[in-house]
Amino acid sequence: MENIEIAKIFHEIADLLEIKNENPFRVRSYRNAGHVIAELPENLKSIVENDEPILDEISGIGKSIHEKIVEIVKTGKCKFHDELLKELPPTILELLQVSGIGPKKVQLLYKELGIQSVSDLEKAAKAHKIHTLAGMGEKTEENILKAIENLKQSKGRFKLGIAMTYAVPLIEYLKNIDGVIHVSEAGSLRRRKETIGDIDILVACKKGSRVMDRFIAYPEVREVLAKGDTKSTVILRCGLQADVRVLDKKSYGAALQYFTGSKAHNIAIRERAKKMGLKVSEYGVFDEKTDKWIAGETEEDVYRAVGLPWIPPEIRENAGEIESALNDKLPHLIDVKDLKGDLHVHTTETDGASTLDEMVESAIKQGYEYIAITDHSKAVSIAHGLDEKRVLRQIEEIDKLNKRFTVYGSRFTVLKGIEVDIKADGSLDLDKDVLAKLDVVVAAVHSRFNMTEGEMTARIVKAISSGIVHIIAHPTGRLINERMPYAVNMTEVLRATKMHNVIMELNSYPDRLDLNDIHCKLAKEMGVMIAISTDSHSRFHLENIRFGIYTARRGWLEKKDVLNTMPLNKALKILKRK
DNA sequence: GCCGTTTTCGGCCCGACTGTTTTCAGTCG
Repeated sequence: MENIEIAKIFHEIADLLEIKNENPFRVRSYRNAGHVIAELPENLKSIVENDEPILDEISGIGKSIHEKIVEIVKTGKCKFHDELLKELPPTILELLQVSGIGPKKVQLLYKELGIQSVSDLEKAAKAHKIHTLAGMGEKTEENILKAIENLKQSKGRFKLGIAMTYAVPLIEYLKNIDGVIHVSEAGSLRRRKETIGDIDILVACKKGSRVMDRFIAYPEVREVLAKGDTKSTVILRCGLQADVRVLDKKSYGAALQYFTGSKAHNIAIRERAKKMGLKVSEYGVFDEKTDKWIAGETEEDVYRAVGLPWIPPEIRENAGEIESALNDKLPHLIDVKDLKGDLHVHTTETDGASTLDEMVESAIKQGYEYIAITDHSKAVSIAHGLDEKRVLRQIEEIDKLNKRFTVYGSRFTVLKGIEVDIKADGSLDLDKDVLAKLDVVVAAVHSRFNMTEGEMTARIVKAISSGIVHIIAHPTGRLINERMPYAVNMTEVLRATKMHNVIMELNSYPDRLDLNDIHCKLAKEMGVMIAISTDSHSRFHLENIRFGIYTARRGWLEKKDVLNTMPLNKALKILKRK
């Protein structure tokens, strides 16, 4: 049972209670608990099983929810949740995903028309049964059908990498409109979450600028959902929704703070402001009594007004950042400029699309001091993985290449490496004698993903304790929106890496981002070092490093937590500590 | 249901927009 599954139960309880028209603050408590649990770096199952006292210290988890967490961990179920589901069919929750439908309408639709699912709703709307209900009209019916259509097409959230390829040119387009002063992304895009629901963009402009007219005329716009003076919403051809808000220069910072979120972070900020006799909205910080405007032009001003330093967007999740800010303990988050090399790339020798020379050339262009060539081992036959003989040949080739660099006085170094397979029994796919000749041994699971948690954990821990592995690559094997992570006890794996001085990879490939942000935070807390690598299969993939950096920042990582921020000598020293 | 530098009881974040309405509930971010 992972935290995310426990969180889901509390979110469902919140939704169900809301549909039942329960006390909204009770609803909020469950929703908040779900959020807190999803953001928690420590594994709840381990906490409960080891009877650790952490649970009592977490804000937002009181007696009742504490008991339910214990119940869920011990029995896999929650009685209260089950009872709610007896009263309301489970499919009813999917109705909330239809834009414009909230708990009140779900309740009405269920009670009056017996609607239990999105397909029920679609049928009823097409049969014109909806507008007969109180508070619903023709327009509502139309909008429901439109919203269902959009829901079908967007199929949930977009990966950050994809969202960015659409957002960046749109932002550029907006910047070039007459009268525009500032343009910035906001929302989860600015917080660099691994998936994005929609693109939020803020614009500050001079009076009379025709930003909105130009926005909806953007060639990629498929449909205009709403157009006003301050807020417009469109659907792009790729299916992504984009919102643009236009603001005064004076409230730009407040709006940026507000629309960047997260919601939980903003609530915490506003609660804090309230205690100080202030009110925070997207228009600024105000004195609650006199309504006098105090700040809002920049984000720094807003945070300063509530007695805080500026907090980087990536960690605005109400997961301890406000407390850290208050104690002057905000992390100095890692930056892409801090990196000195890449420790996981492939070449045409296995399944890469670029040659060794091309990879090296691109790494030099990227400003790196070193790169580790880590092709697959023979078990990955589909990638034409290397056997011992071919590894030895590649070592020779790299030695020659490095000599050439020395001759030309370059300080660049190519490290000899491998991405060796961790076989089902936890043994490694190549002879130890050969592996010992390499600078960097990266180990990874590429097969038998369906093992039990116990088996998979033992498999990876065995590789960690082999004494020859430096880095564990993409430690959970997940592909965002495509493949769930395999079952593995991350706390136990991290404990083993700490004990054996093994490094965990943060794989920057935008489909992977593995470790994820929360695991990065846990690794940091446990004192485990991270390597941020691209797993490049082409020279163009080296640029993906920025996605790794985004995730690292979301995981509170600093320069000192990351192996490949170190100059070669220091990095090698750490690798040789084995 | 949670929480406490006013409080262990009585609060709990803020504003815009939409569609339905004659003053507002519901939804959204």
